Amino acid sequence: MSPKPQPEPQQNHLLAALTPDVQTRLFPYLELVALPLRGLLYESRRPMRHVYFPTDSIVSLQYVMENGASTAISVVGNEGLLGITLFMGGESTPSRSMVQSAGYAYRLPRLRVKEEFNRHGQLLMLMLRYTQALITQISQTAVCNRHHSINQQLCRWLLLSMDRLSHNNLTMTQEFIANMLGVRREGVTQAALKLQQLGVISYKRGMIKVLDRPQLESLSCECYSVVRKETDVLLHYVPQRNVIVNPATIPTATI
Amino acid sequence: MSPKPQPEPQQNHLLAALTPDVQTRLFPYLELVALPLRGLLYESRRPMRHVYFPTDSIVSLQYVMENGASTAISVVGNEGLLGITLFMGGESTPSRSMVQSAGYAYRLPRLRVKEEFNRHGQLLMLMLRYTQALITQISQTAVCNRHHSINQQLCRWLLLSMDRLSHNNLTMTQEFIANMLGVRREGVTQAALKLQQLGVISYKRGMIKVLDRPQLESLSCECYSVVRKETDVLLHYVPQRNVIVNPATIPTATI
DNA sequence: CTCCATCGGTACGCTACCGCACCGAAAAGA
DNA sequence: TCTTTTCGGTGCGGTAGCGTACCGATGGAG
Repeated sequence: MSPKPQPEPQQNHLLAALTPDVQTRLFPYLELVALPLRGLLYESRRPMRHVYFPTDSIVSLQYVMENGASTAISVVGNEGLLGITLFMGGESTPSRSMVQSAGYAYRLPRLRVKEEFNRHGQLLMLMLRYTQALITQISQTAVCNRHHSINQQLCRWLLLSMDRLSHNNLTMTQEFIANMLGVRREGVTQAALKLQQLGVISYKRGMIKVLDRPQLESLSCECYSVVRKETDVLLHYVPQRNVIVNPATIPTATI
Repeated sequence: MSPKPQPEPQQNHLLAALTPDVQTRLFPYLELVALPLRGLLYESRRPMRHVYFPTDSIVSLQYVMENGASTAISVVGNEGLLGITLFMGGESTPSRSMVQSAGYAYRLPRLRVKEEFNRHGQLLMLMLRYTQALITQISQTAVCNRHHSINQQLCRWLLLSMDRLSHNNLTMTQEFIANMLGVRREGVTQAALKLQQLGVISYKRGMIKVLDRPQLESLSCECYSVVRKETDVLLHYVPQRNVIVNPATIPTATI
C-alpha cells in the first residue's frame, strides 16, 4: 500500500483562510485527533474543553429530549468548527455533538482560543461569520421540520452531508438517519426506497451511494439551497472534491 | 389623564447592562422609534441599516417560504436586540423581522454599531452572549417543530411572548399565531379552545388573557424551560413586570 | 344604525406519519 | 461452521394535522 497523506490543517476551510502570520502563531497549538463514528465531542450541558476544526469528518449538533428522542439541528464539516459557545461567552450548550462520519479534526484548547479571540483579529471575524452561517442552517432546519416531508428532508440531509465529504459514499444506517432527522426508522426506509426506485441513490446495509446528484437536489426542498447560498456568501465556501482520507496512529477524541 | 413615561433605553436589558461610561458614549446616538403591529424591521435578503433594541415591543424572526407559508424561528423582546447579522459579519439574512406586539425600540445606525464593535468592549461581549441565547432559542424551535403538538407549541409561544411583556394581555389573532407557528388557523382554534376549557386563557377577538400561568407552563413542552434557563444563565435575564406602555409623538420605524 | 370585513368555531375527507410487530438477509462474532 | 446481532423491508391500525368549505358573532366604518 502507498503511504496515505496526513490530514492537513488547511483541509479545514476556516484554518485555511487565515493569513500565514496567524497560522504560524496558531498551528503549533493544534492537536490532530481521530473522530470515531458516533463519538461524542460534547455532551449536553457539559463544559467544553476544545474547539474542533474538522478536516474530513462530519459532526452533527443534536438535541436529545427528555424522553430520549433526538433531532439534529445542524451539520458541521470542514467548512466550519465546533464549540462556538466557547468564544460566544458560554461554557456549554443544551445540545451535544455526535460524529456522523468518521475522520479527523484539529482541535485547539479553550484557553488558546480565548487568547486568540482577545487579539480581535482575523480568527475572530472568521468565527463570527461562520456562526452566522450556522444560525442560517439551524433556522432552516426549524423551517424544514415544520413544512417538509421526510422525503424532502432526507434529500436535504444527504446533500448537506455530501457537501462535507470528498466522495459519493455515505456511511450511515437508516436508523441513524432517523435519529438525526427525528423521525421513525420506517419513515426513512420508505423515503430511501423511493430514491432508489428513481435511481438517485443505492442503499446497501449502511452504505449509501449517491448516483444522481442533480436529481437529488431537485427532489430536495428549498431549504438546502438557501443554506448553501448563504454559506457561500458568508464564507466563500465551495465544497471540496477529491480529498483523500487516511488512517494513522493518531489519538482518538473523547469528551 | 396623567402623563405617561417615555420609554427609557434601560428598559432594554442589554442597554441597561452597560456600564455608565459606555452608556454615555452610546446613548446620544440612540433613536427612539415606534414599532407598529405587523411592521417589518427587516425584509428577507435586504441590507439592514440599524440594530434595534426593543423596550416594550416584541419582534419575531420569521422565514417566508417560496410558496408563501411562514414560520417564526425566534422571538425578541426587551431582553435582546435585532440585527445580529450586522456585527456577525453579514449584511442581510434569509429571514425577516415582523413586529408581533406594538411598542417602542431604540435603534443604533449600522456604522455606530461597527464602531463600537471595533472597540472590543462590553457591548461586543453582551451582543455575543445574546447571540448564543438566540441560537438556543432557534435550535429549540427546530426541535419543537419536529416533536411537539400544536397545543404544546401554542403554550410555548404564549409563554415566550408573555415573558417579554409587562402584562397578561396578548394582542394577537389566531390567524397571526398560526402564521407564526407555521400551522393552520383551525389548528390554533382547536388548541386555544382546549386552553379556554381548562381555564388557562380567555380568548376574545384577538385579545388573549392568560389566567393561569403555572398551568400554562405545565401544559407546554420542555422547549420553553430549556430556552428560558439558558437565557437566564447567559444574560441573567429575569422577565420584567409592571412596565408601563406609553403613546407619544415618536417616529415610526420603517424598513 | 346599518353594513361589511374580520375573527373564530365547526365539519369532513384525506394523507403523512406514528407505534408496534414481525421477518428475512447480511454481517459479525464465537 | 454455527449463532447472534444488525439492518432494512413490510403490514396495519391509529391519529394529528391539512385543505377546503361554510357560518355566525363581533366590532369598526360609514
